[in-house]
Amino acid sequence: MPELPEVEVVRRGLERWVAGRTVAAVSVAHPRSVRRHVLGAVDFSARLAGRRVVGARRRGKYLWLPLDSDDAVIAHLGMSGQLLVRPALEPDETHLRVRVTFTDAGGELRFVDQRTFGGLAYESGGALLPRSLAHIAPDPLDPAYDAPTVVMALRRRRTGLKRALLDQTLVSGIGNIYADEALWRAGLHYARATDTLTRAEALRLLSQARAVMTEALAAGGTSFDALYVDVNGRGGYFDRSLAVYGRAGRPCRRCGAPIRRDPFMNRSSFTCPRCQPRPRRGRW
DNA sequence: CCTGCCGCCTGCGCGC
DNA sequence: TGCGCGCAGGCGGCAG
Repeated sequence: MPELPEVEVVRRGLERWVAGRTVAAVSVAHPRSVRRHVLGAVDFSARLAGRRVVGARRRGKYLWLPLDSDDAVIAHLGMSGQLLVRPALEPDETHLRVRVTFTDAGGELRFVDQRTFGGLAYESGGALLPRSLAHIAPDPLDPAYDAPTVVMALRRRRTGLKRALLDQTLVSGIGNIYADEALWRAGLHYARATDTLTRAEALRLLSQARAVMTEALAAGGTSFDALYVDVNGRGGYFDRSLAVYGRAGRPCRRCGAPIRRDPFMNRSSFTCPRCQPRPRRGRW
């Protein structure tokens, strides 16, 4: 469940339903889901057993559960990952990859991931900010986020605007949906060269990115299908408020022109051709 | 350093 | 009905 609002919905669920509980046992059904844990699945399970989860934190699209050992379990949902809190008696999901049981009578935590791009890892000393996430920039909802710093960094880049927005080392949490939505709100085209942006344009874009993700979070995130759900399996309803993403051929909510879809980095970009004219000399 | 491309996976809907 | 293709909210590693 990819982008910042959806991941934050999951974080809140973990904080409510998992924090404070002590792990009884961990079983890894698919080793690929713990591939980032270098010492392997058996070691991963052994380190986690007996530990108490003390919270649930997030930076960009990464989650981590700080533990009473001052270590942390890092989680990334990739394209199709889910973290679900389910009664132990519920049948296993088809793509159940990791199961965490607790010493109390509450539900178990399940990592379900169809495509296995996501995964879990145990990191020593990672409770505050895991070392493996040091390259991830603060996201727009983080108190450590400083827009003027990002504006400067963005304008120093020599690339296309959407590429930069998707670069998690510049600003984190933005993915394909909210990049397109922020660009539409700011009236900027995805191929605009970053080094031609004015400070005002860059600031406007970042403000719109934060605004759209804040609104999406309030709606529980964007859920086109059952893959994107909170820890209790419920989806959000921000898909109704999307202006361009997934709306090819339908009228722009601002000017009525048909939204267009362009191939972009083996995926798609959605724009309003009138509100976001392609720059004469853009950059892919 | 910085930028851009590729591969990693499974499943679904579409056209033939 | 079956099959191949394109497509899907992402990322790390590596080449140039």
